[in-house]
Amino acid sequence: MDLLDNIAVLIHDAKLDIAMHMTKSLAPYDITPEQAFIIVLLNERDGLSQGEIAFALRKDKSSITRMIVSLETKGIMHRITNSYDRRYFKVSLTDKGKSLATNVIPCISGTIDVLETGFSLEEMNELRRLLIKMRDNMRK
Amino acid sequence: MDLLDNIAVLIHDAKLDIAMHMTKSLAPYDITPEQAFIIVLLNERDGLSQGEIAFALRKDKSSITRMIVSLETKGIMHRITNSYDRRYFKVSLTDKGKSLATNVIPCISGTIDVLETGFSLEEMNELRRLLIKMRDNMRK
DNA sequence: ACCCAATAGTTGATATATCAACTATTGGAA
DNA sequence: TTCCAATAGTTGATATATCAACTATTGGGT
Repeated sequence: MDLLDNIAVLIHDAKLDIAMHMTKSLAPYDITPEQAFIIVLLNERDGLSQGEIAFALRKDKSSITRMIVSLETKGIMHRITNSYDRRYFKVSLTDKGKSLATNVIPCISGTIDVLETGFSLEEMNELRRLLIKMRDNMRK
Repeated sequence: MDLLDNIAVLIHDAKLDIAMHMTKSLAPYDITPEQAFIIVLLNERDGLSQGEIAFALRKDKSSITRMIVSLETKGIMHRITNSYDRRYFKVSLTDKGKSLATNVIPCISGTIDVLETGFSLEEMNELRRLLIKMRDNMRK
């Protein structure tokens, strides 16, 4: 087995190339892909808690804390303590954040469009199926 | 288009699950997958320069500097200035590093074995083909 | 021989990821 | 009602990634 050129490396490389593509596309708005996904999530489901954001994006709650603090500092989102349970924050986009979302969404969907260029529906379905199968192999 | 559940997210998740599997498998040896790949590379091609390692692993030379300094501190590899061109280092595994390599290699190949479980040769070839196609879409 | 552009590596700044230890708050059992 | 376990979030430590600015060294053109 080639330890330096195999399916794991290929998946790693594809992920890297996708991230780089999104990074470039988002650069004019001075945000990272990670930040963009938080913005997109809140644009769809406003008022989530940090824990819910972490769960939705499969990230550690501590990463979410730091990213949201940084986005709050930039004036993109703000946190309100939930008055029914003061352990929670409800995180929301500011007006600036909502306006940013309209710019960010085409960046993400644009990358996905390029990604899928030249793929038939059958190829997309097959790729999805095989990736889910591999992912599940890793989770067992 | 679903911005939070699409092929890019699936590739991201698969990469994450593979990394977590390798991390767990390597934990007894107190090294990370990134470190493991440097060890595997040097085990196959001893005496590479830091730039060559960076190129082979698609990493930034500054990341390689810091990782190798750390591995040198752990006594796993050492650097010798190339006497013909003193800008270069030749990086080599120490005896401890070579011995570690014999433990690390089965961890990596073990993860890949699990990853490929239940895949036919045709499925593997098709997955490879589709991932390369997507990767190339991102590189254009 | 000298100078300059190219090359190898280092360092600093910033962003993210992971894990463990921590605080604050809550709700339920005794 | 009091107390404890669970939950939400924060913080610190460590590892990696990226980019830009930096040093040291080299080799080629003049």
